[in-house]
Amino acid sequence: MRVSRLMLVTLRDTPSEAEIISHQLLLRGGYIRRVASGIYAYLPLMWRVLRKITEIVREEMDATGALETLLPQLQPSELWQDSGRWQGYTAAGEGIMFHLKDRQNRELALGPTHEEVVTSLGGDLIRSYRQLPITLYQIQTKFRDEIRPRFGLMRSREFIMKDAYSFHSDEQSLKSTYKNMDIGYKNIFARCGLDVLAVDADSGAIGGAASQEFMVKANAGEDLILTSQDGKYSANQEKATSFPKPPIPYEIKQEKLIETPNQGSIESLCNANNLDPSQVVKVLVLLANIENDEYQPLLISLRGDQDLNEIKLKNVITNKLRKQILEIKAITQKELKEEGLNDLPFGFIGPDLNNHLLKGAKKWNQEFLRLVDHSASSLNNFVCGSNNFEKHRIGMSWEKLEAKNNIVDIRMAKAGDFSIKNKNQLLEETRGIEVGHIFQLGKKYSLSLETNFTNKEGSLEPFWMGCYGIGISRLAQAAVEQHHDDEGICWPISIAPFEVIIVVANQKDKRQVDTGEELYKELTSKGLEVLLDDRPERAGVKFKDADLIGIPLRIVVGRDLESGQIELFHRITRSSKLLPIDEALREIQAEIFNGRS
RNA sequence: CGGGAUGUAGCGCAGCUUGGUAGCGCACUUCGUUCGGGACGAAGGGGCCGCAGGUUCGAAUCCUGUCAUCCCGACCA
Repeated sequence: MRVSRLMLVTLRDTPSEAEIISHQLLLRGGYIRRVASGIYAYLPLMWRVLRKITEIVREEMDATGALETLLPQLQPSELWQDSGRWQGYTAAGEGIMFHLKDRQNRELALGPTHEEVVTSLGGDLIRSYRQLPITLYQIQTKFRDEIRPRFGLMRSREFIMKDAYSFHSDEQSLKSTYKNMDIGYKNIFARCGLDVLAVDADSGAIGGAASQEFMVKANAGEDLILTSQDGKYSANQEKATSFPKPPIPYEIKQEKLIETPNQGSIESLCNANNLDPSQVVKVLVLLANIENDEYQPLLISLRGDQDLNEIKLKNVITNKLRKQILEIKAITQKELKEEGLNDLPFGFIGPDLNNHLLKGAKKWNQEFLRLVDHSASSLNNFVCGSNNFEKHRIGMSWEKLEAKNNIVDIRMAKAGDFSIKNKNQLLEETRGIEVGHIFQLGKKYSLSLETNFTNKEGSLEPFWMGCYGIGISRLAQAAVEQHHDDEGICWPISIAPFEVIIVVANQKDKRQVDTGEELYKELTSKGLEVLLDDRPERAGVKFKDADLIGIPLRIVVGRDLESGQIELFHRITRSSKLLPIDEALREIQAEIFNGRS
């Protein structure tokens, strides 16, 4: 390809819409353009990168025995109703699925994911255990009405994803495919030149049992990852469990009511009474908005120095109630008033807050769901609210409270905690960009969509399933986040839009031009992906652009042609050397064939 | 949705406080000089100043509304 014909438009100034470096470089390098918030055009250079990535993904998926398909993007609401996800995915304000009505008033959605479609297809097509296991995958555009699109391709509303779904006759088979996917994924990321960390993850809205995320380590990442120093434990903070630092011992065993005026926060309480936050049990009063317009008040107890992990909380409640949680928020005076209830002594509430305070609520359930985190339940003596304004109780214990039930893990693990795998190992935090996620779904969708196969015994049984995603367009940007320098992008050869760029330094020097053309022909004929910068620009401009767009190898045909030499420049190392033409050609081919992976 | 900010040429910005009918750099076109790290000179083209109302003799500028975009939080590949 000739640069003069490439519709290459590079920008010297960074568009103000871009915050993080990868987004800036992709815009400046002429890789992407924003069409609307969270919606991007992939320009020719970007499309080549995306094709490179998808080809690697395709090869590795095929190698696992998965079958490529292409499923519809428009999906009928019925399937989502059947799986029970329609309401949650289309809920006003929270729902993430674009949906619409067609001219017959049928409800449709633009697929944010394909569990429903693929599960129902699997049910139609797979009749016997003899056909199993089967894995289907597709590489396709997904649509999600993200609450807040961000950072270019990192969180966009239309994006390219590889998603795969596996069907099994038993859990053993699911686990084996899951493991193969793990290996396949690691191959994919390695071949793309990415430094990726696999971490334990929450399975979120997709549901299911075990799940693992693949994180590109980068400061711009949206996720916080906790890793033990020895590297044996790593998990997304959403999911991570840990041992908190031990509490400062609290010796007072004598129960006593103390006056605590204006001490409604842990900080003010501790300051005024010479306490450590770890000696206090704090109580959060929350409200869970559950599907079908049900509202459940929650009373959450945590050790004073610990924070609530809302995702864990949501999962705990979902499991307890076996219903979808739409939202969890704090109860405030305003909500109490709207419910026709009296105010609560916020800041002074204890774990034993009486249920009768909920009597007469209009929509809410009239009993608290009480949950106590391990960090709080393991305290012997502690301080807690008295359920009266401006008074706390010291020397309390769970026996005295008679309220120690539903002990769960709802604590936010954080850096400085100890690893659950080794109590001597501290957890450290890094940021990561999630580029892949694999799940063992189990029977969640095959049960809800009633899709079965005939097992060995001749009876019907729901499938065991797994699902496996890679954000292709996000991965491309994550690669830039990981591979760039002050001058621009430094693509790994395997996913670079072109492998080598020939820069003709002086377009008016016929000898240089002719040599450039010859090299271009020669390298192209050898199967290399070559860009020839034949623009009538000054050499400096061409060098700047070549650096910016990040082509891994550069040949400069310039002043050294006098001595029969050309310059070979490595984008990543910025090292260069002069070589006779023949030698340069040989070296370039060797390096590229070597770097293709 | 809550909090913050911004909309002026393809990109980056000034002008707005104190109303007088739009400017700078980059990019683009032509010519000349230059020619290995984003050259210089000259001459050009390109704007309903986000949109709609209002105030005014007159609005990019003041007022009201609205739309869009970005940042912080909930969502996620």
